[in-house]
Amino acid sequence: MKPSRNTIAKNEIKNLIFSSTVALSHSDIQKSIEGLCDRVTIYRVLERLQKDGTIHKIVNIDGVVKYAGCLSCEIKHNHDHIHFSCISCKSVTCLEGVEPSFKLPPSYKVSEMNFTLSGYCPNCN
Amino acid sequence: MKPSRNTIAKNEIKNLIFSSTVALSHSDIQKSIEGLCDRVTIYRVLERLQKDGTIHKIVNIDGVVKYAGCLSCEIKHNHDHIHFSCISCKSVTCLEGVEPSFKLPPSYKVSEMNFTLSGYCPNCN
DNA sequence: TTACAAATGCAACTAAATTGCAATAAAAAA
DNA sequence: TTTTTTATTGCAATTTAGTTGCATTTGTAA
Repeated sequence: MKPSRNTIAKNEIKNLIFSSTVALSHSDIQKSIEGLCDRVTIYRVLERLQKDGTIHKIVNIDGVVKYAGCLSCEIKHNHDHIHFSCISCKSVTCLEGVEPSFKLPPSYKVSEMNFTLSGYCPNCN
Repeated sequence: MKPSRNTIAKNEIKNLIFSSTVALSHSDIQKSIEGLCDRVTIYRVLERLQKDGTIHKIVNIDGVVKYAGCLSCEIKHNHDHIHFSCISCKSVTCLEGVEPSFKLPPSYKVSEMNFTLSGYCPNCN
């Protein structure tokens, strides 16, 4: 597959996400780039970056959708890690390297997983 | 804490959720009760049942919010089980008894967990 | 430099959820 | 039983998140 085009919006949004220690929502990004591009473009850029495998999407316990950079994905594309959602500062962080284990009845065929813990992050604890 | 009031809407919605093998969304419920009460009331009843500890809320990987009865909660209130989301029939099921294990840095304080696997359920596999 | 498809902006639209407020009804008190 | 209190409900309006169509613009490969 050919890569998506390099545009100002794409680069700016990508940089934003990668320079952040926490996952960002659409509205977080919108506030940060302040009129650089249309809201619809942000949605489309996020979709594109996701398809490229540059970022990944996280659906939080409260239903808020956030995006984070794929750090460990350069070696092996793997999103099967835990996300931590702080109920105090609302930050969502990827806990790279923390892989959960579980036993499942063999009749289920798993293709994706979403594991989010919520509580207090180190800053708010 | 005093329990919430017994109303027709509350009982009907509660029965619906408990007679279903899969988790139900707001619109699933709305279709089923067909004009028994306002859509806003459904939202409020769901919120109430959740506070009472009668049902629990599941946010699916695709962002759809669903509700399921608390079956095992009579003995010990525990929502730390896995949910399975079928990408074919869109059903969301609680896998009671399947408890995941994981290691976390001690600086995090966990209070809730949301673990959803997606793939093909036994019916669609 | 050109040509073509991808990306963008804009406006309109859909769906999900929330809020305020007056009317109604459950259940406790008289 | 009747009265009183206050939770619950309906309705209308609003907010928020996300999507779609289409004309215009802009990367980038030829």
